[in-house]
Amino acid sequence: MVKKSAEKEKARKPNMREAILFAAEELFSAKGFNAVTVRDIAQAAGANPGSVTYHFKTKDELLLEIYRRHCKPMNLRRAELLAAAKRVRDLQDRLEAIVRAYVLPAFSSGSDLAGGGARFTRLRAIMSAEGNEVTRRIIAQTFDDTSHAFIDAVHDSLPHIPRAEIVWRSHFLLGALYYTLVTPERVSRLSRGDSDGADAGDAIEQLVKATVASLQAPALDRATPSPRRSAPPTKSLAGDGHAPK
Amino acid sequence: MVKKSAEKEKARKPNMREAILFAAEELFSAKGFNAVTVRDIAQAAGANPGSVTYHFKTKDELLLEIYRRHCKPMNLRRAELLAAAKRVRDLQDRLEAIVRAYVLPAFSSGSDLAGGGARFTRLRAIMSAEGNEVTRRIIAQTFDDTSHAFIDAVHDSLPHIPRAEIVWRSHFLLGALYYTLVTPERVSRLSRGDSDGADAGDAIEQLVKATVASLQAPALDRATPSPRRSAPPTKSLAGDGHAPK
DNA sequence: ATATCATTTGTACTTTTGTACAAATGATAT
DNA sequence: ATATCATTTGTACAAAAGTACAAATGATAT
Repeated sequence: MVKKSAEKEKARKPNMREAILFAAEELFSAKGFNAVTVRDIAQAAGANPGSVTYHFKTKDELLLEIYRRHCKPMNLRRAELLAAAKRVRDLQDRLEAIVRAYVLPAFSSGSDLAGGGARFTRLRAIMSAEGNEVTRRIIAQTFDDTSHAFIDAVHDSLPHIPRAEIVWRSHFLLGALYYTLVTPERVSRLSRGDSDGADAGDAIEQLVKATVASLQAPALDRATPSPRRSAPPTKSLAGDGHAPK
Repeated sequence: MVKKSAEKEKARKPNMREAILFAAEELFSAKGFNAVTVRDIAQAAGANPGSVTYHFKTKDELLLEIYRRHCKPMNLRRAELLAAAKRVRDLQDRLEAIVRAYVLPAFSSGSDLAGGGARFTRLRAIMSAEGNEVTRRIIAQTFDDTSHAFIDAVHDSLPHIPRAEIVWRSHFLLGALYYTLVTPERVSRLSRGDSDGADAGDAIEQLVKATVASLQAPALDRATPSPRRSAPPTKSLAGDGHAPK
């Protein structure tokens, strides 16, 4: 092994494989999977359609590779932030930190290219909307652990809310997050220019604030007829048994 | 007179145009626009592909026709409910009624077939995610008025919150609504069976509750026009970069 | 019944799609 | 240089797409 040859190898070519991955991610996250052709991707990457087949046998495999690229780093980042958030003493601050730990990596994963986190999250949003069969499995497999960790952390901060309600509200958070990344211009339009929906900083702050408030809302709790009763909610709802499917 | 035979014939082939519309709506709202072929639609409707071309010149036109079907009734329903909500005296109740007026028609429009409202809303969610050019215009044209009316009504109930922030939170509501209709099974999965994400009644109640709470959250507070500061101490983590007011 | 109209059917045409594959190209090691 | 390997290119092909259109069918009015 010669060092120089290794260095040369790095600078040797602009790495077409990466260019294709990047172009595919951009196109998929903008137009969905079915609306983008292999030829579109090749052209955007400055490559030949045959090169796409060479590096990633099929279009499905290309999509999967994009997911493999992003899932682990994003979840790692979330786990780090969540661990830090759990150590926050003040309960209110802790809840906000937990939510932020969930939201922040979705907008910008540190390791990747500029805007990589937001782009990948938008991709997930679109794939989830399209009901893409290829990604549904990997999404559930990769992100459910993270989601459970997040939900449990919130539940620890708000033990009086049944876990199922926290699930609902976390679900709403993810939906809001997705929609903001998919249609930011709607915010700009409806606010008549007072807000920029594409401003990630603003979006994060607004999302965190709104989500913390929604999480803190009293439980729905249909079992109790009187709203002024401050009795603890029924424990049976938050059972820890796992239901077989 | 051959009324009898005519009736029998009609009962056998009850308006193919409607059947095609229904099949198309179902398929589009399940798999998106690009993943569904004209042949898929024809087969689901028990029709010949040529019949689709006959009734709706193109695939785009078919999609547009679906929108024309639903937009007006749904917005009418929303306007009715909103007008009624505005007359509620109690401020807290009024806010909840307003949110409910926005959410309810999205789950079930009264005039249509069973589940028609939810199906059409899911369709809008997917089209919005796919960035469908055909529907983008009609969506903005048809729903922006309703959205503005809703936002203004909320703003009247919460005058101390800047309108732009209400826009953000309404946007989150719509995102949460969309996502719940698109991926209800995720709620069931993460709640380990304690909740059924596909239960429209539960979804509505959870969504209304969470949204009311998020709307009532104190303003994020950049250069705010309202000098009132009786809210709990706000976090200064949020870096306020710009004030375009 | 016959004529007239609306609808349905069958088929075919033109593009576009994903993917395969042989040849061309370029780099590295010997 | 020559051989070996990885990559890129060009092309082709079978399948699937949207849509057009003539013929067949069915219903209604006269």
